Amino acid sequence: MTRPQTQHGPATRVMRATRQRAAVSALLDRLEDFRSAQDIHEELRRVGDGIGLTTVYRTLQSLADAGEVDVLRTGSGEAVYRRCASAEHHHHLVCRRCGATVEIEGPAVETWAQRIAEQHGFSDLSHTAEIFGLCRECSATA
Amino acid sequence: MTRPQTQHGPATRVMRATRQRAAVSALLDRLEDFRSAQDIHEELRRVGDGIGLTTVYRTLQSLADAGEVDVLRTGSGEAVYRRCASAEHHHHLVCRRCGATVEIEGPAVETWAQRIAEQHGFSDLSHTAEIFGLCRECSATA
DNA sequence: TCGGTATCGAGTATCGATGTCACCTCACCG
DNA sequence: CGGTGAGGTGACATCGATACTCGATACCGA
Ligand SMILES: [Mn+2]
Ligand SMILES: [Mn+2]
Ligand SMILES: [Zn+2]
Ligand SMILES: [Zn+2]
Repeated sequence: MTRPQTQHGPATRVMRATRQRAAVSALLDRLEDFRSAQDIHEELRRVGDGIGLTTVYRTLQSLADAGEVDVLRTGSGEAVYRRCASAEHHHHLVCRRCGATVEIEGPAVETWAQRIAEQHGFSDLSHTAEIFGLCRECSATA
Repeated sequence: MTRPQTQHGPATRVMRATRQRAAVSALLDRLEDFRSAQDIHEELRRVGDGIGLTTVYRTLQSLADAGEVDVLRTGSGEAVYRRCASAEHHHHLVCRRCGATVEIEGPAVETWAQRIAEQHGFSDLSHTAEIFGLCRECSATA
């Protein structure tokens, strides 16, 4: 289901390719864990890719809207971003110490959510399900 | 498992009964949905219970720490609070339009989280699992 | 190449949340 | 009962994350 580019009409979004967007995208490819907008901004500047913080926020948001990155909230409410290997719907097992992340499936969760919501007459569903803990390394280091 | 009050020792928290704490607690008893600290502050002032915003934040925090209220984060990262009927661990089905909330059990989720985390060697686990949607009324009104 | 426009980004505003600290008030005891 | 002091309060300052403004910049299609 691709969006027609050559069609007329008032709402023909184009999404230009810019150096900044490329830099954010490339960095996300390289990173394993969830990172905040600020982290990403710092890292890009550190390696010499000049970019504004505003642009990092905007870019991450549009990537998230496009479903290209996953977003979740840390305990303190900060948004963290990660390019996931799977484009499919999935959940995460996250180390609350080092941020190490495993993408996981939750068929049991999917059916559970569906069934419960149905029982109560809810529609237009979405859900969150994330597991937090200490990874093997961090358990040891503790 | 009650906390000894008359024991010596350096960490004998007392938690005094104050007008402000009573007011917050009473309002929470009256409310059905998840509400933000700011909401609760406004409502209390509106009905004439003078109280500082700082105090509302502090009180909600301590109630949450004590497990007396549930906290969850809105999509925008704002913390919202609710006194739940069940003191046991449970999850929520929330109307993203009107905030109507149903407390739900998730035995399937519990075992899923446990099993997945074990498989990956994670310890010290916690998890979140909330379902969002439109309640029957809001579906109709849509 | 060139112009229109999407995008950029430094500065500034907003917003939820927490820290500060002088003042207050329970809870307790004589 | 009144005094005492540790816990509590709240106006205000501060913070970190994110949104907004708007002139400057750089894509990209013609
Ligand atoms: Mn799912
Ligand atoms: Mn659970
Ligand atoms: Zn770890
Ligand atoms: Zn509703």
